[in-house]
Amino acid sequence: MTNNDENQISLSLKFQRKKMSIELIIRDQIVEAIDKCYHQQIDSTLVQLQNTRKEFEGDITLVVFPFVRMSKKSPEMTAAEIGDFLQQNVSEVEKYNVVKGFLNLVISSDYWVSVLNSASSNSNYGITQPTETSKLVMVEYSSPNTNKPLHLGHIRNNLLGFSLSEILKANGNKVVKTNIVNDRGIHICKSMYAWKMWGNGQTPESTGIKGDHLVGNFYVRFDQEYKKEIATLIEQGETKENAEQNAPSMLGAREMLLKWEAKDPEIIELWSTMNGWVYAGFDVTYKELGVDFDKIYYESETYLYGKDEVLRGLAEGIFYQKEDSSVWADLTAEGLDQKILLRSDGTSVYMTQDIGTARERFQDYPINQMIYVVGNEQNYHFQVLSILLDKLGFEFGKGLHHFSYGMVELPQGKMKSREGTVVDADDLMAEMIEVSRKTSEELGKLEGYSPEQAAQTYRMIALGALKYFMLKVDPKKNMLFNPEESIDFNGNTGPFIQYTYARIRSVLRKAADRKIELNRTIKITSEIAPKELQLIKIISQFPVAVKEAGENYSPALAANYIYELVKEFNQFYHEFPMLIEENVEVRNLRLVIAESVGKTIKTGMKLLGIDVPERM
RNA sequence: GUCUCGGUAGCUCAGCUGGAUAGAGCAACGGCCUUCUAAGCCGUAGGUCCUGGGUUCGAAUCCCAGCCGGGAUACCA
Repeated sequence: MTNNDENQISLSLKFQRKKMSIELIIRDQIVEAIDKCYHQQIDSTLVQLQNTRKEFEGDITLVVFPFVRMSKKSPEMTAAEIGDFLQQNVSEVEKYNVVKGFLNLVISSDYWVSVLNSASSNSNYGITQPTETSKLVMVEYSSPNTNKPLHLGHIRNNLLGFSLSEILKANGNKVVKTNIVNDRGIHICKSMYAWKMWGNGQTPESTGIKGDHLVGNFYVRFDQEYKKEIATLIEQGETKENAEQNAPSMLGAREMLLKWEAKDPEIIELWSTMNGWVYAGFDVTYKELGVDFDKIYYESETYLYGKDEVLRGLAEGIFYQKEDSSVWADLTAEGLDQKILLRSDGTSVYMTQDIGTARERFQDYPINQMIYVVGNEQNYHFQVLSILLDKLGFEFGKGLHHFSYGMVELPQGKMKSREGTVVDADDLMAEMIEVSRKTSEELGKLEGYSPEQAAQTYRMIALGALKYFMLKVDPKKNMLFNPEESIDFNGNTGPFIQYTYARIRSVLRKAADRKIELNRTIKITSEIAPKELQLIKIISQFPVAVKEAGENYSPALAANYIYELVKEFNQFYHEFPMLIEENVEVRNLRLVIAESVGKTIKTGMKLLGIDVPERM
């Protein structure tokens, strides 16, 4: 090794140390300290660091109880010894104090100022850009049926899928957002049948009804007529089961499905017409929600590939056939049951389609990871899918991830499209925009805005409220939506965060008006207030928050972080004047903090798919 | 029946890879707009962290059992 090489290495080590967060440095040094003081080699996972609680002095706290065994001294003594070591060996550690078994470390202001400087000068603070060699992640979300409009449950799905994609991108992944449209099957034929029987040739144009809603109306109509027919048949002495199987509308829908599979021109024509109406409707809803896709798959195309794969599996002895010629997978070895893959009449089931879609996707893209954003009612389905793909020899089978999220429930229970007990996506968004508009007009803060600008702001706030409401709760938990109590615009809400952003922008505009130039390479000579330090600390944790949101697939973690930051800023805003502050150095510090908070809010909210307004 | 997820303030939720006195918002009550946006800030009140055991110096957090609720469970998607 040449001298030059050694220099290179030590340079890069130095650079790394500088870039390392203070927690990592301290963690390393604690391992050193244990070695030096107590001659024990410990794993760094034993080092429990946490943020110092507000009521104590300090920034970072070490829990020393795990080391008492090694030191054979009291917790207080042990803490003091480690504290001494850190103070001597880590320049950022200014002083320390010990409370019972807790070692509170005070980090120097210089360190926090350097953090602020790097955050404020970095235009992509907290974000890791993908590179050529980054992992390619495909995220499937939305996945609607084309027989009814989107409802609140779909909204949760879409927002989670979109936000998850943004979070993965921010963690340096390449992301392909995809949608599998469930555009075929008996449920689609039900609305087609109802339209043909009772539609009188209605179209979205003739009725003025949005296409997906029009088709959805016929899906509901089908169910109503079907139930009437069953009742009549039972009155005539049929058994319930027979009645359900032989009701005229069910027979009609089944016949349509058979004709569809046989590519009957008239049925195909009706199918594509009605699906066209639905797609036009979905496009409007997606656009309003602000979600999009890079690639759309259609079940009507992929289910045949799935069938091929199942038949191949049968030929290769992976699956087996019963006497009625239905095809099955035996998963008892995996602790599961038998699973049907092709019905006795040879038609395919839900699972078949997902096998075909998976194959297509991995042929189309060099996917490193596949994530399915689908409700937790399908946990079993994805467990099975993973095993089946693996059995079929697709090495990606084992690695697929089911992003399983909870249901949105109403006070009276689960939403059911057929029974009309749903909160419609379009209606809900429209209502919220209306609330937003009224509030905004009452407050009169958008004077001087053109009607278009104002309308855009109402939308931004309404969608901010809706999205934040859905995303702030842990994805895997069921959540309750009470239509009686409309979604809040005060407190821990999207508008509260947006408002804080608008406040910051307003201050910065006024600073610019007053010809105040921001100096983003701060050098501090006087003392920094605890509140100011606290804000810098929270800003410094943004990259960690982004990382954790990515690792845990949790938009909620991002939302919680932003809320914490914003709450802290509003307290600061209330107590600390910025523009009026006479000390130029202090004024500059505060303005740079405000600007960095604003930037962090904007970046953070973007991870949730939420825009922030300049004024509100 | 089996598997699985959940149960924290009146309501909606954080906290859960064990750590200091369990936190927010809403609702209730009381303050703060002549000063950078009151969609804000400050305060009061509100708790059997479902129950019972166990592990531990330490349990809302981990383990076991039970109770309650959601979901899945061989030809709906």
